[in-house]
Amino acid sequence: MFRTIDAASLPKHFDAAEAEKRWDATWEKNDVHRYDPDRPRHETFAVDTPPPTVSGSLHIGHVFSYTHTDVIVRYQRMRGRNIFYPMGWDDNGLPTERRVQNYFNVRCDPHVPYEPGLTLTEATGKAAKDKPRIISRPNFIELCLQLTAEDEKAFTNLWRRIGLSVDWKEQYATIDDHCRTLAQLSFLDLFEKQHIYNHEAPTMWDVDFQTAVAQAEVEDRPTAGAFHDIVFGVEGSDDSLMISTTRPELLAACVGVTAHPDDARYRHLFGKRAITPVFHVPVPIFPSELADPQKGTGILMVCTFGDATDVLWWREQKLALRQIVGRDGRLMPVQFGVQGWESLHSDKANEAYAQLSGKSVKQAKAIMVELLRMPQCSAHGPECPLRGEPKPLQHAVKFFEKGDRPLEFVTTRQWFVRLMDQKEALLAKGDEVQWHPEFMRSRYRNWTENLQLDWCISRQRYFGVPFPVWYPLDEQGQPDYSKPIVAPRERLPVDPMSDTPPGHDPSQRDQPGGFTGESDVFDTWFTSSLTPQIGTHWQLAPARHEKLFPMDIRPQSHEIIRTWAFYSIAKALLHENKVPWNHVVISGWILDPDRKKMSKSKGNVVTPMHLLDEYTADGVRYWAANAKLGSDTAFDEKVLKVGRRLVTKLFNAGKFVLGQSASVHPIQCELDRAFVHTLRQMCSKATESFDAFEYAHALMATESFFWTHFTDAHIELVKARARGECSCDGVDDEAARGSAVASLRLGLSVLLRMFAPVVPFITEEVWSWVFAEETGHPSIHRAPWPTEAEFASIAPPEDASSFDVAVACWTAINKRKSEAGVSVARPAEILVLAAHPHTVTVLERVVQDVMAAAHCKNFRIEKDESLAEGMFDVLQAVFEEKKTDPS
RNA sequence: GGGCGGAUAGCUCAGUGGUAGAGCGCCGGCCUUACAAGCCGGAUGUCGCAGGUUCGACCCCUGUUCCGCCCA
Repeated sequence: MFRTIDAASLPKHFDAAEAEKRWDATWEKNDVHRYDPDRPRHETFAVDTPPPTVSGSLHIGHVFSYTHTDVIVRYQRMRGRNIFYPMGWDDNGLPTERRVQNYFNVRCDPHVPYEPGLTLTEATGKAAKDKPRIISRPNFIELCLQLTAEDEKAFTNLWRRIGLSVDWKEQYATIDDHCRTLAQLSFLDLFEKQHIYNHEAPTMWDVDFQTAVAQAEVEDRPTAGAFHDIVFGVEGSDDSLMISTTRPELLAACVGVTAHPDDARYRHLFGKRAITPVFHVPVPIFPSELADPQKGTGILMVCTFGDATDVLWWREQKLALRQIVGRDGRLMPVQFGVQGWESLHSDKANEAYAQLSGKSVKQAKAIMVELLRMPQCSAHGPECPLRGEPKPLQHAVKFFEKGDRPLEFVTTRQWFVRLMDQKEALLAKGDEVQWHPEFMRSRYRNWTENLQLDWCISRQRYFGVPFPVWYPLDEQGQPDYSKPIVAPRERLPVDPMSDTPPGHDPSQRDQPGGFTGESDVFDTWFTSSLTPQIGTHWQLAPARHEKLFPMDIRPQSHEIIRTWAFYSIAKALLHENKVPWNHVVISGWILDPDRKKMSKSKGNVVTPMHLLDEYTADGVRYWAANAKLGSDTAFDEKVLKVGRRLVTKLFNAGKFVLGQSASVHPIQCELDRAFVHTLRQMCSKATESFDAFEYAHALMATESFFWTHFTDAHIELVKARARGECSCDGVDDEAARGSAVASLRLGLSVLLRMFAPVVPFITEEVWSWVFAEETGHPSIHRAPWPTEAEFASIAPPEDASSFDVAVACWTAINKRKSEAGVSVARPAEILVLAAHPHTVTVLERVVQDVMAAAHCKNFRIEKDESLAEGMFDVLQAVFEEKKTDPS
């Protein structure tokens, strides 16, 4: 006999919340998701899980993309792969700093000493308004760790609730010792390979965060500005020229004037010197292809520094450096008349500049416009230098993506990773990776081709991974940046602000002839770009690294292709000349019903927990798995409802199928064989989809089959035979019954497994009733994915269309019943059908099942060549009177 | 300005060079010993627009409009 369950002993409704809790605990206890470090690389499937920013808010978009990964992972696990699926927490960086500063009301100063045992609590009420407490970087980091540990719990709860099949023993946080070690090792390796350098140069600078930023963190924002037409003099002549600028406040930083070489209006000026108004500084006039004759007056001033082009001209033309914007975004004090600040009238220049010094860029602009309206500021003739009124315009201005004020170019010492000489190699590595969907590859190419700058990796922040670097101090106490003292590998992770470099004594810190620590920290991407290496323990555990690298998949969203994907590819290239992973799988975004991106700032965020309560974890996962990779999806609760309905249906179908008892027989009746045949085709198609990361297609195929072929058709068609109330030709009744039950069980077993990656809880639940013991696979999630081999022993049907013909016949009868307004259970006294002769032949092999399902014992089928094959016509139907309840 | 994606039923989305699909919603019917959280049946479309290739185009090509994203 088949092993069965007592369906009556099961609850009427599936208690999803209880089951979710129970299975999560069981999976963890039984190591179902554990990585086995002893299995070889080719049996392994390694996932470079995105570490979520823990200080960010949780929303349904997290569930969406992480479910995509989990569905892929669960499928691979069932294919027998040894899954490496860690979870990381990104706690490094600005969002956490801001949260910690506000929560505890503290500020970090890397130069104050560490206070051991310092404990703080949340600053509330008055304490929140007090002056912030100044603490050391190690203390600040401790607070960051304390707070992020709390934040991680919220994420862990969510991940476990939605059943991510993560190996929870493989966890990391981007600020922990392991990640700091890896990031510093990465620095040492790149430094040794000479891919890293530090130099003092104009760098994009956020004046509020007071840190350098990299190209990847910069965004253009359309901003209102105005062209100011300003007249300059020309040295040694009565000539003049009128430049157009949107940044008159930088006039004191003007170091040149340029126009297009073909511009006839200005050609005669090249080689001469212009005289700036207000400050009366002579500056060279030179031609440049980059000057746009259509823009403004076609001739413009070059300042140190208004924008990236200024930096270019400054380098190419070896112009003077006159930095006036300070790190805080205010104009620094400068003195005209000294070397480098020559002026024809330094007293006038200094008098004017005195009004600007200490002012913000915005304030300085207003003051400068007033100065330019004064005739006495002119460098040419009696009129004021500003001609006409400023002409308003909209233009793109560069901002730090997290910043509020435009970026300035400020000359500072920064560390860089050399990338500009790696473009070709970066493109080649990008091409080695398979992108899903494929078109996302062009995002990567596009970015890489347009790369303008080496990667600035130093940040003037605190909660980050420190540079493992000190500088020797000369006898005057000045650091020699060209001879950095790099930490020895075995001492990592180090904090150069508290640790002492080899060969030195702590007392030499910041003393002439001693050393000083580098106070900068790495760009967070410098660490995040190592997530594959962090997981594989690169340089720390070579055998492990060998077994996991390159990883199989990198799941991520598309807006960080230029950062996370790009930098990861760069790191793997520079460290090992490899790709970090073979596939990148890109999830789309969740949009609100108005098709706007969900974001905290828009206030349209949907949080996940109440949805999990209402629609079950499986239901929410179903919704996520419905979306193809790469496509943005509008949030829609209707799909969640469908997911929940599927869970219920699986529960009920399982209850029914596993409640059918029969003696064990092979699948041999025509209808059963035909059913298995269609199942087999669907399974092979869905498997192909899964292999191509097209889980949504696979799900659709499985779901549609489950609903239309399995529960609505096959179960109904063989129900009677499964109860021993119907036979099939050429087989004895017990065998016919056994065949029916066997086909139902095979169908259920295969479909459960095919659904398991998407709806892991309900499938595990139903699997546990019978199949777990029967198959010897206690968890469905480690049971084998159904393959051809499983169907091989079952004879193919006599006719491939038997199943469809049976369904068509049954449907035709149901339709007539529906038209007559009678229940599908109502028996027919008379039933005459017509069909094509071939269809009649096909039907004959399955007709007993069909008529049993239709409750039609008395029927006749006529052959009609005029009907299309597979079609049925009901010529006559008389249904029995409704039975009335005798009571 | 350059690149990429999307536009299909009221909604959310599949789709293929050969008669337009699903689910939800809508309409009608049905208690049928797995499931009324269900079942049976039905209606619903200038496949963004305009050209072209083809015997045949929602699909391929060209142009175009709108939406979104990335980059300058």
